[in-house]
Amino acid sequence: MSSDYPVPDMADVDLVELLRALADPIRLQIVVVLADGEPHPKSAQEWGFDVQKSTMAHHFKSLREAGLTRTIIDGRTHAIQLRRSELDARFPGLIASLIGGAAS
Amino acid sequence: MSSDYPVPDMADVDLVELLRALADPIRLQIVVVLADGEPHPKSAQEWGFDVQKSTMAHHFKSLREAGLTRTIIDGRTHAIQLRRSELDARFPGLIASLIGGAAS
DNA sequence: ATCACTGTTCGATGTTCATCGAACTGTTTT
DNA sequence: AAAACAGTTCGATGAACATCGAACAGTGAT
Repeated sequence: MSSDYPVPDMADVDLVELLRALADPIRLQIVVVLADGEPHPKSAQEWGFDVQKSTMAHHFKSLREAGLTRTIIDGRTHAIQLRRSELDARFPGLIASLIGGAAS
Repeated sequence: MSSDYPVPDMADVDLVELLRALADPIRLQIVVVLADGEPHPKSAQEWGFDVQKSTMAHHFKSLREAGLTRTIIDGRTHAIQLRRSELDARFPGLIASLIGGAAS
């Protein structure tokens, strides 16, 4: 039984807090990768950022608490997934504009 | 002679820094008001935020340095304008998504 | 049971930042 | 020239935050 980590209701998500979560190079890159809507493993080394795993855990928590992601627990591994459809309904076009803008 | 305040080239604007500038309640509200593309006076009291004018000057500077706005100096009054067309070309859909999302 | 593995939590540290008040710059008015 | 006006800049202060290492918790393997 995997009682997942709590996420805020999308209706309660504040745009300022969401932008705050996105305004970090590591977190923005995570969101860009997650934009495909699929779950991605949290495996710290897979992401290739030059920070400790505790720092990655902090960023994952920030994203989840801001309402951007959800965590899927499976045994001793965790996956992270963007709440894409909910986000698109609440903030139309926002995620899409990030994907394009982060390219350059 | 009004040599306006310097703005970064839009090509040099970093999405993370731009999001950082937007991730503040006062600055986001300013951008939403400025989204019509027209110049708006900086007159501190016109904006109705409960902060001192030096704080407003700080926010105006943050927006300009992030690449979001330009300042138009006219005598002893200043106006601020969103670089709407440049932003839309560089980050398509971003500003539009903020206007919608800030409503709720 | 013990060990290895994955990820979180906690406390500490240094940095960044929002805010304020005071001083300053440039402009218009008297 | 002097005073009033619109904004900026500066230094200080307190809060928020990114990062780290160590300790912890839960799960799977031996």
